[in-house]
Amino acid sequence: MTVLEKRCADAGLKMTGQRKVILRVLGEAEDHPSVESVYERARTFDPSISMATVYRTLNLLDEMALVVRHEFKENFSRFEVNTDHHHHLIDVETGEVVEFQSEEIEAMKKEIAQRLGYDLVECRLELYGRKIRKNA
Amino acid sequence: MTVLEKRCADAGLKMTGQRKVILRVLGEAEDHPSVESVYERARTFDPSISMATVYRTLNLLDEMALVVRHEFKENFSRFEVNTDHHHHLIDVETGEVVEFQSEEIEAMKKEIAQRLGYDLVECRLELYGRKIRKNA
DNA sequence: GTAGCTGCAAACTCTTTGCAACTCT
DNA sequence: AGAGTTGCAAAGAGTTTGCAGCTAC
Repeated sequence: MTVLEKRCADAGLKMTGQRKVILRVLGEAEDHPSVESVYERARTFDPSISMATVYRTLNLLDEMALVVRHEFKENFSRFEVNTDHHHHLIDVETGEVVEFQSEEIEAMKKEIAQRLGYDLVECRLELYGRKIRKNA
Repeated sequence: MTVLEKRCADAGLKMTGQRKVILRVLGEAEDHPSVESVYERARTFDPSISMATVYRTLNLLDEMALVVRHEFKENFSRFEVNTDHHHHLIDVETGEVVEFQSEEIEAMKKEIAQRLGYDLVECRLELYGRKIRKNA
């Protein structure tokens, strides 16, 4: 039983074949797959799995905070396993996603919220950039 | 002719009655109206205006960068006239939107993109918070 | 006069959901 | 056994678009 499976079992979820497959896909993903991508990858393990199940499962995992949902400037969601807190830089040309962290920004976010009279609950920070090419 | 109307005319857009109304609604808005809100407000000036026109116009203005489109954690877009660059804090309880600016964050954004090998093209920074209530 | 704009309704995309059958525990 | 889960197909929400008629320039 994988770590993700254990966390689901502990939460009282039934460990069906479909869920195992979806968890495996998420665990193995090195990118930030869309629902469509999770669906396609899951189908290579179990071709009978349905889109509805993928949606339902991802929503469940999102509510459990086992997974993080991203809605970049695209008209669909992407997901990744919830590990360390980080932000994303999206390559506007290729769609490639780079992760980064910054203690300074974390501190600044909290401070700004506080200054405005709010407790920071969550946040979204996305940079959109174009790769710098060095001319030799 | 208002400033917004002039900018549209300069861009070669025909200044139709519908566009005047929509520009007026946007210019007078003190919030970040959704398409639905723009539509409703526009209808108080011209009840014959259609949703399709509101969508088409907002998309046009967005492309012209006369307006800024926001997609907060909601399943629809909000718009505001493009003036000074700023970010938003959204009250998770009321949906109220507070604007803020931070030179430090601007600098940090650019620096982070640069460090990752990218030129910063655009960015999204949204804080989601809960209002702090002081106990007397 | 005509390129561009409009309203209408239909189409589209992503996502959710009702239902009957099935399956973990 | 029974609650939870699934696949299917239909429905939903927000947004876009084809088309015929209209209008600013």
